[in-house]
Amino acid sequence: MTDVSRTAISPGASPLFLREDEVRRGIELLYFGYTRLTNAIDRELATQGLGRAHHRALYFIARQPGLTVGELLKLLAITKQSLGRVLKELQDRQFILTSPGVLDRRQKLLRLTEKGADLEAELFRQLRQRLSSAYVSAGQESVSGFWHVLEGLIPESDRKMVFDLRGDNL
Amino acid sequence: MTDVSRTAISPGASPLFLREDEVRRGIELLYFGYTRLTNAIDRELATQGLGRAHHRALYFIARQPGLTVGELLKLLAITKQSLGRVLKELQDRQFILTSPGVLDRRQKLLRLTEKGADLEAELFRQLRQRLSSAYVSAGQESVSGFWHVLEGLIPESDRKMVFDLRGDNL
DNA sequence: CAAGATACGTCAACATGACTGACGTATCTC
DNA sequence: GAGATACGTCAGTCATGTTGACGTATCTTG
Repeated sequence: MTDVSRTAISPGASPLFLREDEVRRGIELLYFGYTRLTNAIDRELATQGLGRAHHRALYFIARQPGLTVGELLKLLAITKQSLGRVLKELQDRQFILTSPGVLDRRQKLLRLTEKGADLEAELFRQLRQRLSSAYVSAGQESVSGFWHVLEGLIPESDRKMVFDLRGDNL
Repeated sequence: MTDVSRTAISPGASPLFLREDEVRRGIELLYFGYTRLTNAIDRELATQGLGRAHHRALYFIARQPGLTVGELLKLLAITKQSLGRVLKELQDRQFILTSPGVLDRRQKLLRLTEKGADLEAELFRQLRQRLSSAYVSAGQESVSGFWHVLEGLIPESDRKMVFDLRGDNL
């Protein structure tokens, strides 16, 4: 199996010829890389009595201030009941605040309070430390490869949503 | 801000100079890439009445037949009580079988049954489809970048464990 | 060989974060 | 004015993790 499949991974080759080993390596690195990165902020979250679900909401609200509940639901791909609980807790504890939509008053626009922004910034700082050090040790060329492969893992139908997060508030 | 920070990402530069935007892009792609990849097998798992936890166990047992319970615990980084429930279900439903350790009879060696191997192969096939197509569309150079960055996300103390998964049964 | 460490199992209670299903209200659109 | 939409909420359930305590078989070491 070795020779044929080893050469078959070049761009354009049929996916069917990819070596099992290379795929397993990707699965494992993705699993460990992702879990270890998220582990980095668990302690900080725990001291605030919050969980990962709260962080995800906080993160996207920080990323797109004025986000609606519906938009956040699409990003998180969970039910409104699940999200409702998380948002209620974040609001009760004054990490976020809401305002009625301007164009459509049925909508609820989500923003971070100063307290929420402080927390998100601290969590982001810790994620940045980890990710920056991985970027630096791998080099810029590796970073763009990293991005390209991950983009390819996102189904076509979701890509616009993900790409739209970028660049509109930085 | 653009020029200085854009050049500061080269290997060896201080992580402090990384642009926030590049870090957020990595966080988001990692989140969406990872969740969408795992989504790929949820339907198949559901038809078997199994969850993600079962798949993770199945995966590592397939990867390293004869793995001990203790080794699997380290890989999964969960408590023995949590793992115990998962392994019991997998064993009851004849996806795995166990044998006493050869050198140390306190250990329990884990293997897939034929039924378990069939299921793991089918799940792997679906993951491979997704990952292969991402690899192919990104190109081989991107794939090694992808690997390098992810390796950098894994703490030094865990790296040996992850690397040791490779190459000993393929 | 006895004492202690180790590998594994198990009982019980609980937390988190997801789910389904049903129903309510305000607001927008046609 | 009728229907669709955005959001909220009550209630019950499930999957997967946690802590703490305790039991047994087996290995290791003084």
